[in-house]
Amino acid sequence: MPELPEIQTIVTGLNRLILHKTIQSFDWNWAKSFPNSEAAVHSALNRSVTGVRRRGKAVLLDLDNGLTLLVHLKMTGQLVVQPPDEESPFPDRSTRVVIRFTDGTTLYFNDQRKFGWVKILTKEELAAQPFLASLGPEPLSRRFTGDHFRERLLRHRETTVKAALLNQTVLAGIGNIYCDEALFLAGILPDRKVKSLSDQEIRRLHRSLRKVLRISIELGGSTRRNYLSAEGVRGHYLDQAYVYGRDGEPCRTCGTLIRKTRVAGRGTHFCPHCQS
DNA sequence: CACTTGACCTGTCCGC
DNA sequence: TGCGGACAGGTCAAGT
Repeated sequence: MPELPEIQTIVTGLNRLILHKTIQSFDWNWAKSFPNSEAAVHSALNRSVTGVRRRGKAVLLDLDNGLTLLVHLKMTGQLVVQPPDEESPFPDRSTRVVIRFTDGTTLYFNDQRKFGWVKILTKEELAAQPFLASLGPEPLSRRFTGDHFRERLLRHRETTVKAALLNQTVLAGIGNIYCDEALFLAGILPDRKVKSLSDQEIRRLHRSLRKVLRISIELGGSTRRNYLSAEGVRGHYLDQAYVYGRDGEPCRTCGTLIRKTRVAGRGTHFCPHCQS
């Protein structure tokens, strides 16, 4: 799923639906989706959720004894909540982990492709997760200024701007969809080398990244196939996307047909007229 | 260092 | 209708 706007939408929903609820049980049917020792599982039982956070594309559920459930949804993960006594389409064939709360609420971790996982970690283990420790800045934070972005980006002068934006150590939370969308808004071709970008283009890209992410959060994120919010609702960003998933369709700005190529090993969408 | 490829998995879609 | 191949929101390891 799930890039920054989708994860943010899930976190907002989880804070509404499972805050302060107490974990009664864990069930799982695929070990790699839930790589935790019996002792770790035991230490999380009967603990309550004190807060749900996002860092990059990761979801963090903090418990009242200092443990954290770290969740990564990778390509097809979902975190969906079934409130007590409500109908729900879950569990389904893709359900890997089921977390029941004492009030009857159920949280399902579904993941068609089984790339994602739910890890129970102590504070020390959490801090030692290499993936989290090396994450770049949050693009929507106050600290993420144009100068800050420029400095981080220029550490990768020899690579393509697409590869740099997908690199989670440059900035956190951008994936294939919002990368292509922000590059369109900034008028920059995805295969440009970072070192070829002018200061003005970098400033435009900085503004475009933040704009695209904010618009998507307002629209509940993007549902290509699997993504659902914690409430089980699809996102609608792709209904109005500039280029992602629109190859062969006319550019909304100039009418030129959107093209799809491969850059940095990923399907890449762009307008050959608006981007240069 | 930086790029590409393959691996991890399942499901869908497209062409023959 | 069936079958093979390509491809899909992400990351990591290994090779060049």
